[in-house]
Formats: sequence, structure tokens, C-alpha cells
Amino acid sequence: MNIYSFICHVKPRDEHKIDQIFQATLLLVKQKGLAGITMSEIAGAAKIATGTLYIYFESKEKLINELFTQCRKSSVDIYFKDYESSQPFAVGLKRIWFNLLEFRMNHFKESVFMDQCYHSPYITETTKDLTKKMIQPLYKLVERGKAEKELKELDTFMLLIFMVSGINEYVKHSVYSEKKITKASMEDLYNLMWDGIKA
Amino acid sequence: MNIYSFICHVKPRDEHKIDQIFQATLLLVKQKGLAGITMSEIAGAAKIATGTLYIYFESKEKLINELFTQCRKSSVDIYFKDYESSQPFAVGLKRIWFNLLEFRMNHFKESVFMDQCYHSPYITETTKDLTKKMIQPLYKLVERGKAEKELKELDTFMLLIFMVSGINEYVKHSVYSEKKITKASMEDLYNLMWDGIKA
Amino acid sequence: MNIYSFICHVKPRDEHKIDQIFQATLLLVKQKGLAGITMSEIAGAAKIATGTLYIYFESKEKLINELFTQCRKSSVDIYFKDYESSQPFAVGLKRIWFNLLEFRMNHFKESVFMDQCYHSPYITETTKDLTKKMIQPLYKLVERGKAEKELKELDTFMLLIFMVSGINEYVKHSVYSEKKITKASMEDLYNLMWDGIKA
Amino acid sequence: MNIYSFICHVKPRDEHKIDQIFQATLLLVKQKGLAGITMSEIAGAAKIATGTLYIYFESKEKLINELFTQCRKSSVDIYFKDYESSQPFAVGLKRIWFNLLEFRMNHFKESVFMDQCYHSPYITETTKDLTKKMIQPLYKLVERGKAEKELKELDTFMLLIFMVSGINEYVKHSVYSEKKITKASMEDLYNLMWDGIKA
DNA sequence: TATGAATGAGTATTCATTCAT
DNA sequence: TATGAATGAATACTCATTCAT
Repeated sequence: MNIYSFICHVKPRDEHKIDQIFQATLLLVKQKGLAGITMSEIAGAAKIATGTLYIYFESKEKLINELFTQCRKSSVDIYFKDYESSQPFAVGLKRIWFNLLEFRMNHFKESVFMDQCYHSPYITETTKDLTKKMIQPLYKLVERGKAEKELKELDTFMLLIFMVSGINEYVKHSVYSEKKITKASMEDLYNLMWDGIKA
Repeated sequence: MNIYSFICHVKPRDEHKIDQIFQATLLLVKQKGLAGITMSEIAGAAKIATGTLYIYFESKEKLINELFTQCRKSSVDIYFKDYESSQPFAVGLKRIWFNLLEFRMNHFKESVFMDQCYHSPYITETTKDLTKKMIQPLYKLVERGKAEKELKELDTFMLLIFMVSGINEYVKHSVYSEKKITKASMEDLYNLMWDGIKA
Repeated sequence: MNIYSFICHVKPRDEHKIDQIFQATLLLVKQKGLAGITMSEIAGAAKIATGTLYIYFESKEKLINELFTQCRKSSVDIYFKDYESSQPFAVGLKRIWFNLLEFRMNHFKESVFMDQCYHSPYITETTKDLTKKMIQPLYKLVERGKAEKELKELDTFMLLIFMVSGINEYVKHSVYSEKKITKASMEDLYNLMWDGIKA
Repeated sequence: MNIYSFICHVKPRDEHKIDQIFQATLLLVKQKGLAGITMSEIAGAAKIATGTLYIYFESKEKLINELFTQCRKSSVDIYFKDYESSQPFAVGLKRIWFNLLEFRMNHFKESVFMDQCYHSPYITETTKDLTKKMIQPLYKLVERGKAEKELKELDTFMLLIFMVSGINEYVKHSVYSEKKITKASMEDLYNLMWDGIKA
């Protein structure tokens, strides 16, 4: 405990321990769903005591919300990795689409967790609203695609949803049926999507 | 009350009550998620006593599983409504696709519930396996489409998932943003999908 | 329903049904103990509906108490069967002792039930008191034995208890170890007891 | 609190608390019978929270079984206190018989509890079987008595049961009629028994 | 009377949270 | 900070009793 803590009562930041807790939670949610996990299970899986959990998160709700927020942040970071708005539209789109796919594949637990949260009593409306804001760049990109006559002249949200939804379901299916996703199948899925949306 | 009751003085278990319970559960799950509902809330919403719940379902787990099973059944019934395998491929496909959309729209609570169940501790593996079997006819249809050179020569499951995934997400989005789904937007979404999968 | 019922509200007396209920209760208590039986189990075992049980007994407590009372009565009836106070002391004693043994053997369920009742919340103090009164004749017999110098000059209750206790335990042991009780072993046990109490 | 606690900051499960729980349970069973006690009553009587009960015993059944096991152990310990198999037969027998009597007198609650358990749904068959094994030394002693021609040539179990049964019933009677058991009456009862079994 | 579904108070058990160490 | 036992309100489930048929 340092002097700063006395003044500001900031939350402790043993980032390593927080990560342990987050990873434990993600794993358990994937295995048993949000409905089936308890604080002591999380503590157990994170190899700390229940009491310790409450040093880092003041309640279960806070823990879930903060994990959600962090998942969302890291997902957005990945979504726009290596994306330059200066690139031609088609290049940028493919870049982002593969980023989305990559995230779903490599962070499957996070995806499941975020899906589950959406209909849970833990996530507040504010948290949900924030999520919407973070996809703004993607929204912009689609608008640009329409402006450049590369995409069909349809409702932007419809295009957005159509582009993304196949990824979620395809990855889910692959994980549960334990089928590897090959580079070729990724291209196939992209082409299905692209043939759908292109002008 | 049926004629049998008059003769035999048997008070049959009230099928209507099962429906009350199911509807109450679906509503609550949509509102608060599977994680947040209690047996007494369900009983309250169904306007019966807690004890009565246990006359019809021996445990919370059984209740959730049976509701899941019934949702699946009714969804499959709707999926293949007015579908004739003798129709041309494109006609049959459109028929089923619109049935799927219709189900998601008109039975949104059921859809949300089924989605939630998938990662819950309530649904058993057997129940999940059955689900897979029930989509067989759709699988067959896609195979036929490929044989008739109407569809791209890709993995059947990939095509299947691609066809269906947009529906789920689009309806979800519409419900939560409280946008009506018009006949026109339905056609738009279908065309996005069709342009993607057609040979 | 007859005219008498209207006037007096007497309890119905389908003696056959009451017996069914009693037998079912005794069987269940032997199997699972007084702590483990429910009214619907009793009804089930008696092949009647739960509601019907309440036509014959207004509560669980009443049912248990009435069964207890009936067991006590029938036991006392058997205890003094063929016993004549005019017979010589030793003859009378042997008669009663063998009657006691016979009751424990042939009405084992009743014995277990009565034992269980003693420490249960169901049996009222009044019911217990009554039980004491019913062994009066036996008490008198022991007093006579002492007066006739046939028995040791000890506290009557001590003699009484000593005489009887071996029976209970020996029968219990035989039933649970599934050993038949032979005529010879009955005599052996009697002699053990007699050698103990005789003057 | 032991030295280990100071070093490791471990708060050990409180053995004393288990005893509190056991004593509370015994008292309640004596008062109301096994049929009439609830977990929250036990917790209340032991002055702990209901939840705490479940830290020490995972279910009511487990609690009852473990208490039964502990009662049996402590009873057997007392049965053979100051008993040496090298002593003359008659000395050893009297020693054990008085130990039995002492246990029944000083641990009346335990006796009542164990009696009640025998026909309850809580005690498993395995637990019952173990009980039989623990009286082996007593069985041996009776066999020796027969070999040394001190006892009647009768079935060992019959002798065993006869020796013991009077104790149970006599103590029960004394407690319920609130009569003190004097040293003299103890000797009287022993002599009744001894005159019965001696060769 | 007889039925057995319905009731809801009561009971066993769980679990988020606190607290003494 | 870290621990995990302790707490007690909340939850799943039971069961004596009632009641419409």
C-alpha cells in the first residue's frame, strides 16, 4: 500500500492477478455459461481466495462488466490492426474482415462471454451503448464503400450485420465440431460474403 | 375439461398450464437472461404457486430442457412449412429461408432463449445432439443445390451457416433498435445471401 | 353418507380402508423410519389418493397417534391372551412372557413403529401416559410373584424391565440377521430370564 | 489456534465448532426426535449461521451419519475402558457391563440418537455394518466365558443380547421417570443378569 | 366419498459478500 | 494484501393440507 492509495483509494493494480481472474472467468463461462458460475469457482480457478477477488472487484457485477469492457477494447484493437483508412476500400475491408475472423478464432472464449453478457442482468445499458460507438470506424468504412459504388446501395446496418454474422457462426461451428479452419476455408467464406455485398 | 373427466373423475394435468409456464419463462429469459431467473419468479409470472411448478417439472433443469426441446420442435415445424421437395430448388430455398426469418421475427423470445441455452449448464449434450439431427432436411436441400449447379461448390456446412447466420443477427438488431422489418428489407437481405451463395 | 353422519359428523369407518392405511404406514416406517415418510407416500402405499387420507385422518399427527393407540391396544390384547390370574404364578408368567415374544415376532412392524414413536414429536404425553396404565396387570403379576417369594425382592419396575427387554432386542436381532427363532431358542431365552429373576 | 496458524495465516476449520454442532444435534434429537429437527434449528442451537453448518457438513444426511459414527466410536472407547483381557473372566465381564451402563447413563443423548438412527433414512447400510464389527471384543469375551464353563452353553448372540438389553431399557426408564440410578440398583440389575447367564 | 392437482409455508442448500486473522 | 471461514439472505425444492371436480 503506497501513500497514493491512502489519498485516492484507487483500486490495486496487480495486473497479473487481474488477468488470472479474467482468464479464469472466461474459461468457466465457456464451459458452463454465465448462469452457472460462482465467485468462489472463479477464485478457485484463478488460484486465489474468494476474499482476494473482492480486493480487485467490489462485486460480481463489477467483475463481469470490467471483463466485458476489456474484451470489447481488445477486440476493437484487433479489429483495426494494420488497417489504414488511406488504403483502397476493398483492401481495408478485407483487412478488417480477416481481423474479425482472427479475433473470433483466437479469442473464442471472449466471444462466447460477450455473447452471453448481452442478455444477462450483469451488463448495464450504458455498457451496451458504448459497444455500439466502438464499431463506428467499421460503419464509416461501409458508408465509404457505398459512396464509391463498390457496395450495394442498402441500409448500412444491414450490410454491416451481413458482413459480420457469418464469421461468428462459422467459428462457433468449427470450435464445437472440432474442425480446423483452414486458410482456404477462410477465403471461401470471405468470397461468399463479398459476392453478396459487392455492387 | 373434456368428456373423459366427467366419466372418470380424473383431473388431468392441465396442458394449458404447461404453456403458461413456458411463456412466462420465455418472457423472463428475454428480459433478464437465463442467469437471472428464479423458480418463484417463473411461478409468479405464470400465476401459479411454486409448488405447482414442481408438479409439472421435477426441477429447474428439467423445465429448461423441456422448454428447449419444445422450442426446437416448433421451430423445425415452422422452418419447413409449405415446403415441398418437389418444387424447384430456388423456390424451396426461398420458402425455407423466409420461414426461418419469420420464426426469428415472430418467436423472438424463443430464439433468444435457445441461444442462451447453448452455453448454459442446463442443456445436456443429448439435447444438443438432437438439435443437429433436426436440420437434416436443410442439409439435404443445400446438397441438392450444389448437385444442380445452382450453388457454389463449397463445404455444405459453410453454405448452411452462411445462409442462416445473417437472419439471426439482423432480427436481433431490429428488435433491439426497435426498427420494423419491412417486406423490402427482407428481400434485400435474401438477395445479399443469394448473391453470395449462387454458383 | 347416512343420516347419522349429518347429525354427529362422525368420522367415516370404512374399516378396511383404515387398515390399508395402517398397514401401509407400518411398512413404510419399518423401511424408512418415522422421519422419512410423507403423507403422499402413505397414500400411495395404501393405494388411495392423498385427499382420501384426510377423510379418514384429519392430520398426520392424528394418523400416527391413532395408529399408535391401535398398536398398543392390540399388543395388550395379545399380552394377556389365555392368561388367567387364577393360574399359579409361574404358569401365568410364562404365558405372558411367551405372549410378549409372540407379539414382537408376529407384529414386528408394530413394535418398530411404537419404538420410533416414543421419541417423536407426534406422540403426545397423554398417549404415553395411557401406555403405562395398560401394563398394570403385568405390574400386578410381578408384585404377586414377589409376595409369593417366587421372585427376588427387588424394585418391581426393575424386574419388569428386565423380564421384557431381552425379548425386544432378541427379536430385533433375529429379524435383521434373518435368523429364524426356534421353539428351543425361545425356551433358552426364557430360562435366562427366569434364572435371573427367580428368588 | 495452533503455531501453524501464526506462521501460515491459515484459519483452520474449527474442531470445536464441530463439537458444538454435534452437541446441539444430540440435544434436539433427544427433545424432539430425529423426525422433528431442521438444519436451521441445529445451527441456531449451535449458535452459528445456517451457511456455516454446510462448511462442516455437506448435507443433513452427512451430518447425521458423521455424528452417528462419532457416537459409536466414543461408545466403544468407553465400553472397553480399564478392561484387560488378562483379567479373570468374571472381572472383565463386570468391568465391561458397568462401562456399558455408565455410557448409557452419562451419554443418554447419544444413546437415544443412535437408537433413533437405526430405522432412519439417514444411516446407510455401510454405517450399520461397521457397528457390528465394533462389538467383536465383547463377542470374544462371551465365547471365552462359555469355554471356561462360566456361562451357559447357549448361542453367543443370545447371551450377548440378553446381557446388554436390560441396561438400555432400565436407563431409559430411569431417565423418563426421573429416578436416580443408585449404586445399589446397578448391582441389583447386574445380579439379575448374572444369575441368568451363569453356568 | 374419492380424487389428485394446487397451494404456500417451510426446509435444505447455495452463494455473494464480509471479516477476523 | 491475502486468506478462507463465517454470514444470512436468497433460492430450489418438499410436503402437509385444501379444494374443485
